Amino acid sequence: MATPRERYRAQVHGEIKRHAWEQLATSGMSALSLNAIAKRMGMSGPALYRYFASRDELLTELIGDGYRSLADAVKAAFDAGADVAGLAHTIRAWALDDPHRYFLIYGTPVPGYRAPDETTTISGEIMTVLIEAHAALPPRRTPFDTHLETHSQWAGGSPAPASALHRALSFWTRLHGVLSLELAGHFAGMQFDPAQLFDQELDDLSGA
Amino acid sequence: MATPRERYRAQVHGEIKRHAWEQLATSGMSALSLNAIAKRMGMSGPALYRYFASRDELLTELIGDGYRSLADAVKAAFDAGADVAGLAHTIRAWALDDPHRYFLIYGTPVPGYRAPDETTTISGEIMTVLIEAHAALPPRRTPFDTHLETHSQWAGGSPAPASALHRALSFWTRLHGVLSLELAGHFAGMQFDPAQLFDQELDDLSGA
DNA sequence: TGTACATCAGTGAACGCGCGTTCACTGATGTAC
DNA sequence: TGTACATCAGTGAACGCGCGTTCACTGATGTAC
Repeated sequence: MATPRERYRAQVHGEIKRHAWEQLATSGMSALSLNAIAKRMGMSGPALYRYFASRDELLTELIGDGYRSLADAVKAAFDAGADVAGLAHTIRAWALDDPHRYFLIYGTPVPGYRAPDETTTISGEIMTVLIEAHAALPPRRTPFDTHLETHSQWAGGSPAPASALHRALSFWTRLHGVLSLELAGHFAGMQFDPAQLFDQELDDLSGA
Repeated sequence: MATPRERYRAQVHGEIKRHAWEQLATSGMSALSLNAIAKRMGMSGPALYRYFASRDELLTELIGDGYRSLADAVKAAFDAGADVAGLAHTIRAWALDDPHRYFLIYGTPVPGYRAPDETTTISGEIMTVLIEAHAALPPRRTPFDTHLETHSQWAGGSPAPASALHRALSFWTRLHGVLSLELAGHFAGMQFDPAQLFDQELDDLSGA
């Protein structure tokens, strides 16, 4: 199907991204530079413009890939029968596997950067799985459940009750609460094991 | 006490910082530039070196001020008799008041940037207040409580039981879970009120 | 009060740097007859 | 199979830019006698 030229293009395209991730990890998103990547690859700077129209296009693609990778991991785990705790551990493992990728998605927003629609879509896919995973749990009817009953159009008319949406949201926020502080190093100096706090937060979630 | 020259210095010093915060808000931390600040102030770039030895020193001072401001707000609320929910609302208000200041502290860590000891100290001050605020609550003895009993040297030999430490940590992480997602815009498109999710997370915390 | 001197805030020129991006080009690879 | 042509990946020079930072300086402010 693919001509040799197409295969070559795809390969270089991928190699540029691999170097981009590497640079992201060592210097952060704002230091992502086409020239620096080209130099590392032994190419001239302008050569990369055969593959990406601009620095921003590369960055957008990286963010998209990051999102895609998370959504795929979550879906795969769910399809393999993972329960809520299983999904949580999948997400935590995904984040620990490459903290910079995590921060690319959930870190400080870049001023002026506008996320393409694709990422919103993928974000929705993830949310859908989370809601499905929580749909089976018994309803609670907290004040927030009540609030959600009239503010859940975003769930795309999911048949899940408001309390499932609520649990999915809490799952999501608690997860990121521990993860973001952990990955940003705010537990440094404290001796406890973040994984145990993470698990405890999950337990509290199902128990409450 | 202060000579006119000292007063003048202090004033310009402050004005530089005010412009720095402004620039931080519009362009993000990585775009913080001494030259740009100088231009806005109608001064030449090198003039700022009379006030800050380097760009990094300015950034460090801004981060320190941010931390200090949060710690002061938390302490003031606690001293004024605020309970756990009161502290939470103080922190949320502080974050919403200036999201960039929030992200400067709790956002994506800058690769290569090493936080000065001062910030660790202030971070400890905040934690101490949180623990005190949770000390009165009844013990629970969850698995994580047990884990904390042998991993709580960081609490500085606080007389509070492990379950108080646990609650303080959960308080902290849940708070940031909602706040960071909210401020980064990840609730965009969802119709619910983040404040209500925030409050619900707090309620679950005391109830669990 | 006046004069001599010290302090020091701010200037302008200059340094080397790396960035994103454009452009006209070379030369290898692929295609059509 | 060989030749003519088209495609297109990559180069090197150049653009304008803004950055952090240094340096020797000017000129105003403050101090000591």
